[in-house]
Amino acid sequence: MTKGVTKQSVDFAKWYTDVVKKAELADYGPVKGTMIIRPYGYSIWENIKSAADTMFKETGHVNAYFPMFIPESFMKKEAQHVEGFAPECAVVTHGGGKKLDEPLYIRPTSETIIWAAYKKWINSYRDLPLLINQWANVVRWEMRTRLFLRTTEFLWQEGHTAHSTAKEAEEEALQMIDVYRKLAEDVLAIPVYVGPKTDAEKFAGAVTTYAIEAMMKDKKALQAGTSHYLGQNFAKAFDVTFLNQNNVQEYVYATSWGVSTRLIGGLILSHGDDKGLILPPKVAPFQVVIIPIWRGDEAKTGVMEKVEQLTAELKVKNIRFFVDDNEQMSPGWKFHQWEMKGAPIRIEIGPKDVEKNQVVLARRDKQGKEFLPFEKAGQRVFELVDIIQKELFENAKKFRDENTIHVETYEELKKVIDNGGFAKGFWAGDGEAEEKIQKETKATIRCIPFDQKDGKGKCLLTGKPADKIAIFAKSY
RNA sequence: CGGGGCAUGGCGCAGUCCGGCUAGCGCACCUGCUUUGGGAGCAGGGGGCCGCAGGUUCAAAUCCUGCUGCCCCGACCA
Repeated sequence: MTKGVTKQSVDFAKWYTDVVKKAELADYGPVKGTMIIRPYGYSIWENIKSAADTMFKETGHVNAYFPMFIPESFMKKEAQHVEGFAPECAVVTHGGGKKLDEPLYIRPTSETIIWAAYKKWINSYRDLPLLINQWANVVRWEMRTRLFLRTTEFLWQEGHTAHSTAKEAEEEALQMIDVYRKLAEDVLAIPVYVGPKTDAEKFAGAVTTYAIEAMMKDKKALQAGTSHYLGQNFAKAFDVTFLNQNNVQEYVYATSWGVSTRLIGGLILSHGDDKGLILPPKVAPFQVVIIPIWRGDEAKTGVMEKVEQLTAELKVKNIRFFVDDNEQMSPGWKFHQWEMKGAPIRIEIGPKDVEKNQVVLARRDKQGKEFLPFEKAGQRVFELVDIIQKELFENAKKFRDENTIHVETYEELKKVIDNGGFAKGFWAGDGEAEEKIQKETKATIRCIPFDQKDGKGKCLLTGKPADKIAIFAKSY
C-alpha cells in the first residue's frame, strides 16, 4: 500500500476515492460502474444493516425476498414508474441460449413485482396492513458512477407496505423516515435534515417523498434515505383491492422506503480527514485495535499476557476488537494503517507499558495519546465508545449548522451556494421557479424540513408570502 | 451523451515528443540475517505478448489507422 491519500483541500473527489481504496472498503469491478465491496467495507455494511433491521422489526416489519427479474409488462403498468426507471434499466433478452419471448428487467427497485404479489395476497381489510421489507441488490444503469455513492449495482433494503387507509399509510411513511433519521444520527453519527421533497424531486409514482439530507465535508448534500407515501397509485396500476369493513371494494394505500450502501459513502464524506476514514464506534468493524509491541521473545510473552487479559475484559464488555500482532509490519506502519481504516480507538501495549502496568491509548478523532493504568483500560474503552460516537455527531452537526445559512434573497442564495453550503430560506415558488434556480446555481431544494421555527416570511425568489423554509444545496 | 485524462510486472509511475542495444524506478512479493514505541535496514532473488487489431520500417512501448476498457469533469439519478 502506498502512503497517504490526496488531501481534501487539494482534490476532494480524489481524496474520497483514495480513502475508499486505501482503507480497503471497495475496489472497482470489471464492468463499468460496478463495485467490489471488500471484507472491511462489507463489515461496515453488516453493522448498518443489523442496526436498521432491528429497527424495522421493532416497528412491526418482516423480511422477505422477491425475484430480481421483472417481466417487461410489469414495468409498463405504472406510467410514471416506467418513465422514471425504464431508461436506466439493464434488460435480459436471452436465457438458456435462446431469445426470450418477453424481455426481463433486472430490478431497479421492486415495486412492480411486489405489488403483483400483493394482489394475490390481499383480499380483505383483515390482510392489512402488510409490512414487508427486503434486503436486496438492484441495478440502475447510471451515466456517471462513484464508489458507494452511485454504482450500477448496489445493495439496499426496500420496505413496501400496504394499508387500508390513507392516514395509516401516511403515518407509516412518516414513521419510517424517522427510523432513517435515527439510523443516520444515532448509528452513523450523521446529522440530517428531514422533510418532504418538492414535486420536482419526488420519486416517480409517489404522492409524497420524505428524505433525510446530510451535509458532507465538502458542503454538498447527500440524500441518505427516502420514504414514500404512494397513495393508491401502485394499487391502481396493479389492481390491488380489498374488501373493507363495510363490504366495499377499495384500493389499498401504499408506502415504500429505502436506504442503500450509499450510506457508507455518507459515512466517509461526513467524518473522514486527511489521514483517512473515521468510523463511528457503532458501525466500526473494530471499535478498538490493539497493537502489541515487543523486542525479543521474552518481552513478547509479557506483552501478550497483558493483551489477553485486556481482550478477555473487552469480550465481556461486548467491545469489537482486533489484535494486530502481525510480526512483519512495524508498529508505525500499523498506526498509519488503522488510522486510514478509521478504527475509533487504538491501544498500544509494549514492554515499557508492561513495566509500568499501563497502556497507551489514542483516539482516531483526536490528536495525542493517553497513558492510563492497565486496570482502567477496559473501562475507558467502554466509555469512549459512547463518547466518540456522541462527539462525532456533535462535530458533524456543528459543521453542518455553521454552513447552513439563512437567506432572504435570491442574491444571498447564490452567494451561499457559490461559497459552498446549504442555503435555507422562505419558499413559495413552483416547479418552474425551482428549475430556474437549479439551472442558474446548480442547487436544488433538498427538502422542506419538518423543523420550521422561523414563522412566516417572504419567498426568497418571488417575494410572495411564504410560511415554509426550504433548504437549497448542490448535491451528490 | 458532450469535454478531458489514462492504459507499460500485483499496485503506483518513468520511458513515447525526437524509433535503436538486455524496458527502468518506487512500493509490494520470495530467501537469509539484523530489527518492532509513528510507514525498519542490508544482501540476494522472482515476476513484462508495453490494452487489442492492423499498418509504416532493417528495427516499434515509441510513428500512423481503427477498436476497446477504465477514471475524472458536466447533463440524469439512491
